[in-house]
Amino acid sequence: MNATFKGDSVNKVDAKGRVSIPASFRRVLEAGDPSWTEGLTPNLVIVYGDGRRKYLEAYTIDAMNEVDAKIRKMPRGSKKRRALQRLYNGQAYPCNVDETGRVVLPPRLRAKLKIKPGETGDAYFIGNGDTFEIWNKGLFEEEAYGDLSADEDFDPNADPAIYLDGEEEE
Amino acid sequence: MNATFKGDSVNKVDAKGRVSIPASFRRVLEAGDPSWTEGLTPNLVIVYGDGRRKYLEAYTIDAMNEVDAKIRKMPRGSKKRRALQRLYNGQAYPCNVDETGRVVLPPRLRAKLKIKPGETGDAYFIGNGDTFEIWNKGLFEEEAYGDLSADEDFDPNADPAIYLDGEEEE
DNA sequence: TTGATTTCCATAAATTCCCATGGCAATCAT
DNA sequence: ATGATTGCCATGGGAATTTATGGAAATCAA
Repeated sequence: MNATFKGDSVNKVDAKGRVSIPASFRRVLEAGDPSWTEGLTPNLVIVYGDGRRKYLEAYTIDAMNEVDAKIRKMPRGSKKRRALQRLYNGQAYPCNVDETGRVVLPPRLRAKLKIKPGETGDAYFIGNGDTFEIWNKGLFEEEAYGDLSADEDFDPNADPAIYLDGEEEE
Repeated sequence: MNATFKGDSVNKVDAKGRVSIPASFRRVLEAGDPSWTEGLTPNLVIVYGDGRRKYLEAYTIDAMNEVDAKIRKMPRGSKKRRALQRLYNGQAYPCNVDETGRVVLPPRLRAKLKIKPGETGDAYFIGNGDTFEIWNKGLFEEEAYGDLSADEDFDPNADPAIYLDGEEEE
């Protein structure tokens, strides 16, 4: 098992689209980049997807290679394979952390965070195992609570820990 | 079965967020960290959660791995799984006890203990089986009595031992 | 050439590292 | 036994780094 992304934090996106990657996440990116070595800055891939996806998802190089390997095992030309390729190959932005620990998000990606070109905003970073997500801060909060409310068997106001030992699936 | 956290104590949080982990808890953390060996300092994960959670919960590496394993068994993309991942991956702080037996709590975690940045305070540690909790001292006292009273089927004034042989859970 | 994108430099605040101290408890030698 | 000794525990302080963030200058692209 690899090092994983844990923890969350809010960082500013400036008018040029620059945003600091939380320092602890940088360590994981470094560990997950085969070409990285002390003194260099790590590479990563940020998947932005289409309109349905409301957040950015960042992959280490290793994690993205795993995804690619899975895709290659699928039947060439199948609908599923095509959809996955579009998402992970087409709607993904490979980049590199700069010397000061930042990446620049092109307008396309900033739009996901609801940040207009030339303006500044807050990005909410949250670790999620072998990837991390970047959200518009307010939107994340809505998704986490409000949005889910009227669900069968899921209480958005409960402490999620109660589901740990419940029925194995929903 | 593993060694468990037993006992409680109050330690000071200094202006930098440093706080000593009770020595007996450190022994348990060491035992529960597969990568630990004599001479090293143990790792742990402190789950802080969102606003609903009023205390910090510290896990040994082993205990956290068990949690992760349970989560992985749940259907990918289910709401429960996402909620659990958010809690245990996102709202959790992996750290390491330092040479002097302390950890430093980032502002985010200090806030749970009602300690403002740059100020000092008291942290109440209490063992809880395979995890231990860290509370704001005063808040723990309130919760320990007040909170529970509203539950039928539970008498806050009774000796809890009477529940030992009752139904296994509620 | 004009707006956009990189590079490079700057800085305040937060965090880490290293060293220091008082107290209590277990050990020991007379 | 008893005062001295050793050792771990909780806690404190300062210096050295690292972070997150801002802005100016240099480079690019159409």
